[in-house]
Amino acid sequence: MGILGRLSFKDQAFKLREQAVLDATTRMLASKGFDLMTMDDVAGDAGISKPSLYKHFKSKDELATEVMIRLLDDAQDFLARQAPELSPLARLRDLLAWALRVRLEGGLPFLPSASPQVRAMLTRSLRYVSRAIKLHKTLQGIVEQAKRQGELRADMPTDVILYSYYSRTCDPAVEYLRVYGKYPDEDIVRHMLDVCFDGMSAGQRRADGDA
Amino acid sequence: MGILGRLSFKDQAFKLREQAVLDATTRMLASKGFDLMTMDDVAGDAGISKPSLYKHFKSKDELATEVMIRLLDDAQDFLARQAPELSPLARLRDLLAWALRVRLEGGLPFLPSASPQVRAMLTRSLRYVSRAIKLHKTLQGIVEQAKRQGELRADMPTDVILYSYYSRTCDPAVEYLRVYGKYPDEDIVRHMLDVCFDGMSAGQRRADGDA
DNA sequence: AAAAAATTCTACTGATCAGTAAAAGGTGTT
DNA sequence: AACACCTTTTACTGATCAGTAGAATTTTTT
Repeated sequence: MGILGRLSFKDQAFKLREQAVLDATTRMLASKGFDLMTMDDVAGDAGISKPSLYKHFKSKDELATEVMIRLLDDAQDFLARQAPELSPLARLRDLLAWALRVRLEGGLPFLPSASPQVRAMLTRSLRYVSRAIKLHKTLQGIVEQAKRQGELRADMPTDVILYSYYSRTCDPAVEYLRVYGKYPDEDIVRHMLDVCFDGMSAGQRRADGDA
Repeated sequence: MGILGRLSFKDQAFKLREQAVLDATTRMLASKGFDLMTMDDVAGDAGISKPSLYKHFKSKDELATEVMIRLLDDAQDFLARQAPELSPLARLRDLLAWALRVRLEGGLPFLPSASPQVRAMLTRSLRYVSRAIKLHKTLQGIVEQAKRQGELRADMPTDVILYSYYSRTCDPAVEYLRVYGKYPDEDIVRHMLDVCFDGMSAGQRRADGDA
């Protein structure tokens, strides 16, 4: 167990530090946003120095991109682990509830709704984009299944449903309900799901268009 | 018509330039966001020099705040001009449609969902906050009226409805539908209203909680 | 046409921050 | 104990940008 053992041990420690950096970055991004997050912040929060940070990630953009990639991977994992007997609609509700809880615990929203430059940065990363597309395709399949089973509205285009669904993961109403509404986290999740799927109108659905 | 006439004429020109600056700032904020917007950008776009810009607004923060204040005033004006025979729900739909059209035409979303520092900056401005509170109260009244008339769900807390409603004005789904969905603007508005009020689920409303 | 006012231009200050260099200090291995 | 490797510290570069000063120029007023 000469060189091989030593290397793998070091690599392990390195990976652990890398995860700490990603965690710190997630916290900073969630609290200050990309523009106000400085590399000194991240290094300090992760307990390493800035030059060490650059041993892991070669730029601020790459660091933030890796964080978003990890988030997408977590979402894929969550989907893969869902009980197979769940109906399509139940899977969607379940995933959204998970995403909202992640945010409420100080994590990041899925959708980088924030700034145009952040979006541009992400779309420049093939690794990010390919994961986003894969997740998109998966969810598209679930939505279409839900429509066929009469769980989601068949009269609404799939992309309208999907983009609106994504938007709920970064819905600012969550913060407002926490700060001003003083609701416990579980109530916030419940209300957000309720609004998302059932809307705010009372009574039966209005006719399409103006009819 | 000595001094008085001259002064009022100058003031008029000054006001006109000020509006041009606010328009330019609105465009820049909508396209690049607060952090990436530079004062040189704004001055250039408004057709004046940076030092002249500082004759109007004494800081970048003040400039952005004034833009948001003007937006809130526009919303109040819109509400005040609505036909009095409209039902509460119709007024809410109408206002949201207006806000979405403003955004689709390159304007700003109401809700500064973007960055924490922008929100902090705005809450530091009494003029902004008092207007926001006034608008909030007005809309709260309309929502409660709509609930009493059976147009909005009485089982949903008013603040949940209100914050979700505000969030729709800055919903990123709008951009996605335009860029990826290739929908014309009017279809986007229609679909956004549809999702907002009627949700994405098919069929009758699920029972409250898990019952 | 001359005087008065504002505006523009050029150039600057000072602060912040991404990213880097190089010396100093640990840590574990042999 | 001596060595090799990594990390930290400190200090720096260079770029960007808010905000300003002062000279040059244009416009407006009289």
